Amino acid sequence: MIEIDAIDRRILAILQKDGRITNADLAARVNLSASACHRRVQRLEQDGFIRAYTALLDRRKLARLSTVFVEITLSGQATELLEAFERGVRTIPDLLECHLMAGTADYLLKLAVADTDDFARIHREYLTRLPGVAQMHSSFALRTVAETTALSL
Amino acid sequence: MIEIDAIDRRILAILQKDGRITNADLAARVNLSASACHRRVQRLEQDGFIRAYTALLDRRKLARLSTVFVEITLSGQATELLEAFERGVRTIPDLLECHLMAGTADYLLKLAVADTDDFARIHREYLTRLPGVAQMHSSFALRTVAETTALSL
DNA sequence: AATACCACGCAAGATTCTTCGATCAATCAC
DNA sequence: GTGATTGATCGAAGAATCTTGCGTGGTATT
Repeated sequence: MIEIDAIDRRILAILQKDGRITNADLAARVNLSASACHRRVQRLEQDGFIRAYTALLDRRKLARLSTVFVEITLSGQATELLEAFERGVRTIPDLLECHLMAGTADYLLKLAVADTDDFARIHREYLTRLPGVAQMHSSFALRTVAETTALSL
Repeated sequence: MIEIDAIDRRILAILQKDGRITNADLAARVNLSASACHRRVQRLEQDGFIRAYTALLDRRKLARLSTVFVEITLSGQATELLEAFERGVRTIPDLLECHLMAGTADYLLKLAVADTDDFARIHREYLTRLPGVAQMHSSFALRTVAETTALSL
């Protein structure tokens, strides 16, 4: 595994918060020249530490105010069943996350929906059509207390 | 609420995937001149549609391979209790999300941890010290099937 | 039909990126 | 100790990009 030092971690921490900071400003904040800083960022990108640069949109402005978590138990654990289920899951347009959970053969899905009606539509059009589902349990988030994509460094 | 048109949605969709695309390339992909495109992006930023630009890091490279969901039931529902709990939650360094869930007074936490030992440490140092906790139930994600920050547009 | 209003494209000045060679410090072999 | 090697740094300059002013065209409103 490629090692990174304290300066690299500072660079990553800053880019996690502001992915569009200019190289000159980033260099100043980590006390490096622009060229040295630029080289480090390039290396971090090439080595795969930086997976992507993204714009995070405001869900309120785009009418996706509610977050719903859906726990799903499959009717079996055969590989084909899981694969078919996962293929289906990936086609859900408003899916944010899907995790295979330990313990029982449970999946946890996270969706961004506009409101309860919107969730009802997604439930009807997508969730009920997923193959191999034995049980499904949905939970609405009332309020998001904390939400970040930044890892602690 | 400020309205956006189809071109704005295309711009947002592209920026969600590549937050560092050059304005010239973005303009070409939405069939606009660079200046017109730049003006739209500026407007989308000022109007708050774009909340932030971020770099998404590779959790594998940074030894945060596991995702853990923690369901927490509080011992009561008094406002002070919730506020104290939420203040405490926000200090957990590896916390990715915290949602107040509908139904019972339950919180759902999502954490990025290195492994079970790391989670044990976080559990000991942070989770057990959260005020007002009546019950706690942790679930490990075995595998992440899908994970995106991009909303469907 | 006249007017106002946007959004557009073009172009140019300002900013920023990106790469080059030279320099410096640390490490290692001898 | 001394010289060589490695790796990272810096400054500078050319290339790329951003950003803004201005004139134009299309559309809606009166």
